[in-house]
Amino acid sequence: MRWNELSKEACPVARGLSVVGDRWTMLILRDCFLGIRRFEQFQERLGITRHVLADRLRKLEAAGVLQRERYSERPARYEYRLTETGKDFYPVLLSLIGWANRHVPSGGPPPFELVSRDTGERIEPKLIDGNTGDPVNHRTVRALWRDEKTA
Amino acid sequence: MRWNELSKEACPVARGLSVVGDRWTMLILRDCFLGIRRFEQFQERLGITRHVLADRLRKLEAAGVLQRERYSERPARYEYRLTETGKDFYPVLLSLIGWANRHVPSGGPPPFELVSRDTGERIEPKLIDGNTGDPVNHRTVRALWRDEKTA
DNA sequence: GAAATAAAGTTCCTTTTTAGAACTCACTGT
DNA sequence: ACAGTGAGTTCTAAAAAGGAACTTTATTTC
Repeated sequence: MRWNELSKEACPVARGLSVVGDRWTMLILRDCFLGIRRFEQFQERLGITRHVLADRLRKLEAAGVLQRERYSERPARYEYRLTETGKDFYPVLLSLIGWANRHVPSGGPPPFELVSRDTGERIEPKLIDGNTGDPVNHRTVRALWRDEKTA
Repeated sequence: MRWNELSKEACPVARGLSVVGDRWTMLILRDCFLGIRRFEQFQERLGITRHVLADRLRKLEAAGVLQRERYSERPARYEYRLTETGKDFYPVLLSLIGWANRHVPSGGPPPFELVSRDTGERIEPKLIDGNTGDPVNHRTVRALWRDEKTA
C-alpha cells in the first residue's frame, strides 16, 4: 500500500494519520499550540526544510486543520492559525506528551510544563469515559468489530 | 534538522514522535491492540513492504514498545507483543480515533467501535485533569515555559 | 521421498521523499 | 541605490519507501 492511499481507509486511526501521520506534521501542530504562526518561525524552530514546510502547511490547510490568513497586503503575507479542528487536536498531543514523559527517556528537563489556566496548578491529563467517568485504557476497553474485514 | 536527531530534543512531543512518529509505526501499534502479533499478519493487513515492516518492528523493540517472543523452536519463529510501555500507548490512539471521527470524513462506517469490557456500552474517551477532574483542552491548559530556549 | 507450503525475514533495484542550499518576488527602511 | 525581510520556489544529492524475488528451516501433501 502507498502511504497516500491511507485516507481512503475506513479505520479512524488510518484516517487520522493520513492527515497528521507523516514526519513533521505533529511538530508543526505543537508549535501552533505554542503560538507560532509564521513560516519563518516554524522553519527556524523546527529546522525543517522550507520545501517540506511549505508542503505540510498546504496540506494542513487543505485538511481544515490550519487556516491561512493574510496579515499584510502588499506584499501579500500570510500566517497560519489553528482552526477549531486544529484546536481540537490538543488532547492527542497531550496524550502523547504524557506517554513520552512516562516512557521515552529525556536528555534533560522538559522545556515546558502544563498548568491550568485557571489555578496555575500542574495538570495531569488522564483519559476517561465521558459517560461513566471510568478510566479508559487497554484493560477497560474492547474494540468491537462491525464486520470482519480487516481495518 | 534530520528526522533521526529528534530523540535528542527535550520536548516530549519530539521525543514521543522519535519513537512513533514515522510512517506506519502507529498503524503497527493499532494492529497490536487488535491482537495482531505476527510478521505475516502485519504485512498482509497493512500492505507495508516487508523491508520496512522488519525495520519498524526492530525499532519498536529497541524502544521497549514491543517485545519479541519465540513461539516456535526449530524453525525459530518470533512474534511481537506489546510491553507495558506499548500498552500504555492506548490512550494516544484513542485520542486520535476520537479526533479523526470528529474531523476527518470517512468513506464509510468505522470497522470497529469501542465498548467497555465491563458493560458493553459504547465509550466516549475524554481527557480530564486527573487531579481536579476538569476537562483538559487548549482553553483550560497553558504551556508554562521553563526556560526560553526553543523547544 | 519429492514437491509444495509456511513464516520470518533479507536482498536488490526503482521510485518517491527529504535535506540542504541558493534563488525569486514584492516590498521597506536608510 | 542597497541591504534586509518574509514567504515561498527551484535545484541537486542523499535517504527512505515501494515492489518483487530470494533464503532458510521446517511441515504437509502427493
